[in-house]
Order: sequence, then structure tokens, then C-alpha cells
Amino acid sequence: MSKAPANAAAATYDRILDAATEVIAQRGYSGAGVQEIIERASSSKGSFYFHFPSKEKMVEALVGRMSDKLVETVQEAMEGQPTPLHRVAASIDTLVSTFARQRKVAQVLLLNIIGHGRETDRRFLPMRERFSQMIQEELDAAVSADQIPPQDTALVSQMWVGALHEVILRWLLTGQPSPLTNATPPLQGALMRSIGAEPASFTPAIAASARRRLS
Amino acid sequence: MSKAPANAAAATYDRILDAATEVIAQRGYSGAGVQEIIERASSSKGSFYFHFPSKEKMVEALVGRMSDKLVETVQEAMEGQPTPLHRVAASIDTLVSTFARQRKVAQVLLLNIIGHGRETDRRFLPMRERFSQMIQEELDAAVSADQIPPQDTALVSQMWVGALHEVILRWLLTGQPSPLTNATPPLQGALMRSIGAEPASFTPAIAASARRRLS
DNA sequence: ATGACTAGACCAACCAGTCGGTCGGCTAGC
DNA sequence: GCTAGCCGACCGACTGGTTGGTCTAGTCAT
Repeated sequence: MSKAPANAAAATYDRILDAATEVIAQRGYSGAGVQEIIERASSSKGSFYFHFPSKEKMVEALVGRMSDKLVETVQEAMEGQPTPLHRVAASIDTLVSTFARQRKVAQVLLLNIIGHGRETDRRFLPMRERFSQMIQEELDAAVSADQIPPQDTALVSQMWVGALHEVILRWLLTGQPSPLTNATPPLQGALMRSIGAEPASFTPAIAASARRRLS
Repeated sequence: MSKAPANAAAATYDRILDAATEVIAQRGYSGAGVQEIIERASSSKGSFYFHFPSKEKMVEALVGRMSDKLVETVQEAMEGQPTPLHRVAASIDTLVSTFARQRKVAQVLLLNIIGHGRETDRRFLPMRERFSQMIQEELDAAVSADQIPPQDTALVSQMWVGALHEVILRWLLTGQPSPLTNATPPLQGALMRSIGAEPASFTPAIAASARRRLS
């Protein structure tokens, strides 16, 4: 009820972050000028530097907000699942469908915050690691529960994140598959097979709880 | 014999590209200034803009040169292999060991030429597609030869490229695994399993022919 | 002398960040 | 309940430095 339509009456701080999301998604990290961001946020230079000490810190805040939300969404989706493998399947399904719904988040998180010099890359690395660690924890649990054979779960979870990343990235740049969620079943199948699990049994009936929020 | 040590007496054109490789690997696409590139190449602005119409075209030429060499190396490694699955295994092994040997190439090709605005990203997409297409061709052949069951080879080859990409990227940013080639066996294992093939039989004794050139 | 090639001063555009100042609401003192 | 003054939020002209790209004046091999 108190929520304003879109972001018209939102606090300046959030309006700037929202505008930054769009500009960065469009022009890339270094192509996004403070000028354009504040114009799109109907704000001003002074306001920008009142809320953020620098452009860089602002992007850090933005990426933090995004990845926090994403982690929260994914963890929520995993909660109701009975076994570790059900949980990883649910997390993948949620990740794909969330990115499919929020192109700009995918664009920024997967594409535009890497490749801008060693320091910047290293700063955003921990954020990317969060997801492979989440997956690794479940894979380790699956090994302990004898659901899958022992293996290099650290490497495999990295590979999974990379595989997801690439499929989503192609979708961002080419629009295929359309819709992105068409890729989920074969994706799940190949990933499950790669760890020596039966593919079919984990795909159906998941992520029903995740098809709600939109933010 | 006519090859000069390093790049001391190379043609200006190549010296500029070599210098650009280093600067871009260090500072990223947009952080790499023409000034620093020509300084490192012991050249001048005039020379730079005589050989290239713009900074952007120069990077295009650089990426083209890099990926041509890489494709050539990989295809060479695949030539002597008996079956499609041997060929994909060889290509992955070659890709990993080549990137391990040439950090800067990996840095530029995998990290620093993406995320700089929709247009730039789209321009470099074909280059990235070459590798997944190479893999897909072999996977299709493997399906035809009944080495593996029928499946979405286009998607799987994308996933493979993504998995490789991610593992190499982590190595670039964290240094682990050290050496990178330690990751090859489990990598091959998981990838082979993901398409429903026996992992063990393709990993050994491959890519002996590829351990030569260095460029 | 000619034309491929190199040198580096120069320029306009742009950029992140600064600074003096405005505005509206809140509180203190009376 | 009125006003003086304070403060957090906000504004936008301005600055100093950097950037990609241009231009003219060369050099040097043929």
C-alpha cells in the first residue's frame, strides 16, 4: 500500500542505485557515467556524492544489494527440499528463473562487473564465490549421504556455476533459448549426470515456492 | 633464425599488438590507454593511428589474431585422434594447457573483452562461439557414432565452454589450482560423465602432440 | 624525389569529484 | 506559538586531469 509505482517516490539513495543498474546494464561498468546515472535518477551530482563517497563504492553497494537479494531468494527456495540433491536442483532452477525475470540483474552481475583491471576483479570475486560455495556445501552433503560418489566437489561446483553463467550469458546476448527457462531441464540433466546422479528424479515439482517475489 | 628475441626487432604493427596484450591484461579494456600502449611498444601516437583506424579496431585485430592462433592450436591437437570423444578430450586438454602457458591470452580473451556495453559484447560473441561450435561438432559426431546417447549437444557444448571458462578464470584471479593443469583430469571426468560417457578411457595419453609450440 | 612510416605537440570532449550554496523541516528558547 | 537557528538532504556550476584522435613536420629506404 505504501509502495509507490515503480520507483517514483522511492528514496534518492535507492533511485540512484536503480538508475545505476540500468545504465551499467546498458553501457558497462566504465561506460556508465555519473552524469547519466543522476539524470536518469532525476537527481544531482551533489546528491550522488552525498550518498556515496565515490562511483566505485556506489557500484559495490549496488552489487552487494543485488547479490544479497539473490542469495536470499535461492536459500528460500532450498529450504523446503528433502535431500541435498533436491536442494541443488532447486537452487539451479531458482537461479535460472530469477535471471530470466530480471535481465538487468543478470547483465550487471554476470557480465558487466568483470574485466576492469585486476583490483576491481578481485574485489567482486567473493560475491561470485558465494554461489559456488552454496552449491559445494550441498554436494558435500550429498556425498556424505551417499547420494553421489566422492569427488572434487569444489571443482565441480565451480564448473556448474560456469556452465550456468555461460548459458545465461548467451541468452543475454542472443536471446536464445527463448524463454531462458526452456534450458532448465537439459541443464539440470547434464549437471546431475556430471556428478553421477540420476537426472530424472530431481527435476519435477520443484521451486513452486520461488515463483512469487519480484522485487 | 630470423625470429628476433622477444619482440625487440619485430614490426611496429606486431609490437603494438604485443604491448596492447600486456596493457589490456593488466588494466582491462577501457583502462588500457593508447598512451601507455605506445610507450610500452616504444612507438608513437602517429604510428599507432597509421596502423589502426581506432583503438577499438586495434583490439578487434588483437582478439582476432589471438583466437585464430588458439583455434589453430586446438585443431592441430585434435587431428591425430581416433574418435570424436578422443578429439573433444584432446581439445579440452589443449585449451587448458595453452591458457596455463599463456596467462595474458587467457586474461584478455576470457576476462577483459567482455562487459563493455552491448555493442562491444556482441562484436566479440562470434569469437567465443567458435569454441563451443567446435565442441558441438564433435559431440554430434559422437552421437552419430553411438559413442554417447542423443542429447542437446548445442546446450551441452555451451555448458562445457562455460565450465572451462570459470575454472580458468578462478585460476587467473586466485592462482588456484596450481598448476592449472592439475584441474584437467577431474574436469575431463565430470565433463565426460555429463554426456553419459565413460570418463576414464579418454583422459590418458592425449595431447602429446600439442606440447610444443609457444608462439 | 617519392611515399611508407614515425614522431610528438596539440585539441576537443569527457570524466569523477568538489564546493559554495539552497531549501524545508525540526527544535529550543522564550 | 512564534521565531532563530541548525542540520540533513540536495543542487549544479566548476575544475583539473585524462582520453582518443588529428595534424604537421619530419626521416629514411628506394
